Amino acid sequence: MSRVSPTFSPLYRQIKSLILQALEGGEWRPGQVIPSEQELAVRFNVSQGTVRKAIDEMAADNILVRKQGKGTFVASHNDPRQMFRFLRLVPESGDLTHPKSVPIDCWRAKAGQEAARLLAIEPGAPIIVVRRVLKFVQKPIVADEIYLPEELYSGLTLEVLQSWDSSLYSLFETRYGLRMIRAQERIRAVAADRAAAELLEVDEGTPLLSVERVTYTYGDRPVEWRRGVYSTIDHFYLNELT
Amino acid sequence: MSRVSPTFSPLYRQIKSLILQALEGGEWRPGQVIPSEQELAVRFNVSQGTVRKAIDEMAADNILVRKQGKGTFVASHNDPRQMFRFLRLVPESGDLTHPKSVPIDCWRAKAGQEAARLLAIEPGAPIIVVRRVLKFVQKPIVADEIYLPEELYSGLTLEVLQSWDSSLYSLFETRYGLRMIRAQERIRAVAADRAAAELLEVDEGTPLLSVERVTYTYGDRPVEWRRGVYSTIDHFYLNELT
DNA sequence: AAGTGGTCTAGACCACGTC
DNA sequence: ACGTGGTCTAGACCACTTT
Repeated sequence: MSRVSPTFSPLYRQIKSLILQALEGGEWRPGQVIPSEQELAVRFNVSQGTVRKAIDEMAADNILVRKQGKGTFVASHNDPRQMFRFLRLVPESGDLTHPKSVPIDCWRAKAGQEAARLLAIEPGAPIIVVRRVLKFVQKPIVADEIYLPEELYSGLTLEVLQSWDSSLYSLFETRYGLRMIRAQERIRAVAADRAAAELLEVDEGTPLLSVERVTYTYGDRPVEWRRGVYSTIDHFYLNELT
Repeated sequence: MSRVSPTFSPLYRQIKSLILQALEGGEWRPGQVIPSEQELAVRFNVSQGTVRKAIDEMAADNILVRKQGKGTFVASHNDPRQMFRFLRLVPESGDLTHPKSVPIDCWRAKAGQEAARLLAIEPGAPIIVVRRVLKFVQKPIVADEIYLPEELYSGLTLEVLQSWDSSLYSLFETRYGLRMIRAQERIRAVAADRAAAELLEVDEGTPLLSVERVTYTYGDRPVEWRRGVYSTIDHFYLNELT
């Protein structure tokens, strides 16, 4: 009879939105504790169980991290466990050494059609392009180009990149306050062209994985596009299907 | 002082195990409703909220599917939404037509070292090998070989495969009662050999995705190993990183 | 001992689907 | 009208960490 709620949204989702807003507004920074469930319940005037359910979802989204006895923390790419969350490449040998990002070049450009579409900016808008190589135990395994909206990364230079000794996302988070929440990859097989072959030290024509990634921050806003090639001679791309 | 529980397991997980046992025992079959939360609460002598939490996890694991107002159902590969849950290949054109599995051959063999290791059976144990092609709109895009422990799939023949007009997992579920819960894929780039080139109608040497998959049922028991090559000329492998 | 998240309960009420 | 899952509350107690 009376259609009460064509757009019904449960309380805990509204609380989730409020917490998300506070995060976007920088009220609590990555790595820090947020207030206890009880405090948030008082603040938002709901029961502790409702806050709990909101936080449950955000923990499932990898936005928050619960630690029993200590509190709930804002997820950070500086955390070793989160650091290579988006890298699915695994050595055949199974050794778990962290890869090292080696920046090669960094320049300003204008967004082309594809970059504009994927980054949801205007064609011709200023972007920053980074070219780099990822090395596992000295060996170059990945060669990418990374496209960033200049507006969000102003001041990023090759020097900045070279002076940073950890993952790129940890740099982006620390210096630009950007939190990467999720990403989408499109994978194809391609033959190494001359440039890729040189960078990865393989023969021209070697089959490589072509990986395109768009990375999103809060509210599904795209903030990074990268495309690269992966050498799968000594490594493979591992994917869990659930 | 008194270390009460070095292996503490909350009640709802114990309930989860009990429900899992009932599923493995075939008490409720894929596609069917299971008893209501209230009934299960009475049966296991816990509160409805505790059953709820157990079912929450199993729904997150894609083992059960909740339907508000109707009940909770055992997930089934006959369900159109689950049917191609493990297939990540998407046409560039974006059209969503279902692929068609075309079996080519099916024979008995003995497990080699690799098959035995991945399927957790004895080397030399009887297995069934299926060779098939996946077609999208008539075009062959995937060529696979599928390795199955004979014990679990006895009676599987080419005729059976050919007379089945849906996904393989839906056949395996319907005919052998096997429920695929999760899978793990290892992806590499390779050059098409003669056989692959013929099956996929591409030139020899064309870069292809090599995809190896091990699929697990309840209790992380491996029940299928497949390896195949994907043509990524008109399609790509889509992966969500979360 | 005090504070945090984690579990468990019981009861009320809402939204959805079926009869 | 009834039964199902979905939400929300309030309170008790457990497990883990810090003081």
